[in-house]
Amino acid sequence: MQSVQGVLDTLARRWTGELLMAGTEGARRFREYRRAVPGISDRMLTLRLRELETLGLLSRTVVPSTPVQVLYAPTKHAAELLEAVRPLVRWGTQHMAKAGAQVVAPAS
Amino acid sequence: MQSVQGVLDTLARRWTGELLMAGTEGARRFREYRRAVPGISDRMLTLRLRELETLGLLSRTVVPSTPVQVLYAPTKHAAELLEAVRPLVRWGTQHMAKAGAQVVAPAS
DNA sequence: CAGTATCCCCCGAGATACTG
DNA sequence: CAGTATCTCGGGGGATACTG
Repeated sequence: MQSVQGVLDTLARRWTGELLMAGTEGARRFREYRRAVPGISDRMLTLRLRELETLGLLSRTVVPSTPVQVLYAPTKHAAELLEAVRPLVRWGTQHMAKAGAQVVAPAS
Repeated sequence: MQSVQGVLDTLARRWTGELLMAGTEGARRFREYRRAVPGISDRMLTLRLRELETLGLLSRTVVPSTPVQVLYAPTKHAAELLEAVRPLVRWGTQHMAKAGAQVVAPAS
């Protein structure tokens, strides 16, 4: 169980899950992630993207155009992680709602 | 993804995973959990056990002997949750170590 | 045995302003 | 556009002492 604590800590932190999803759903640039995740601040976005990069879940590529572009892309690891999380998502969907777990209110 | 945030938040909090494991590994009474999870304080143990009970992951039974006994038992939900976490554990075992994720140092 | 009750501290995250 | 730099606040969790 200790071996997942790191993943868990990371995934559970605010914004991380949403960012990962945003990535798989087509977000690539900084502002695309920001648009995809309503409410996140530039600071948190930067922090999370860096963390995900460090964990090997996102790749970061700087395109030296003017203005500069930075492209983020989910790695294979991220895809595998998302797969690994699936059963947990199913479990959550089936059991947590009725247990009174607070589901984050949709923005819209 | 929002549907798992609750699970994730819970599982990621300190002690929770270890307590769940302790339960499946035979811990039943308050002090058995305390022994099984080195370093946890009475306060945190109480808090976590209550949370897990609220989430429907542990049942709590008071046996009115002298002194009183309180028995905790993982529910079916907990067993299902543990199953659902498996793939994630595998993913973590395979990928996190080398990513520099801090694995909690084993007590012994 | 199985908890409560306090007090305290640190860190995660928000707000705001600024920059190459 | 894609970030940094500060400041602040709240609450999660530790330490310690006490109790039915």
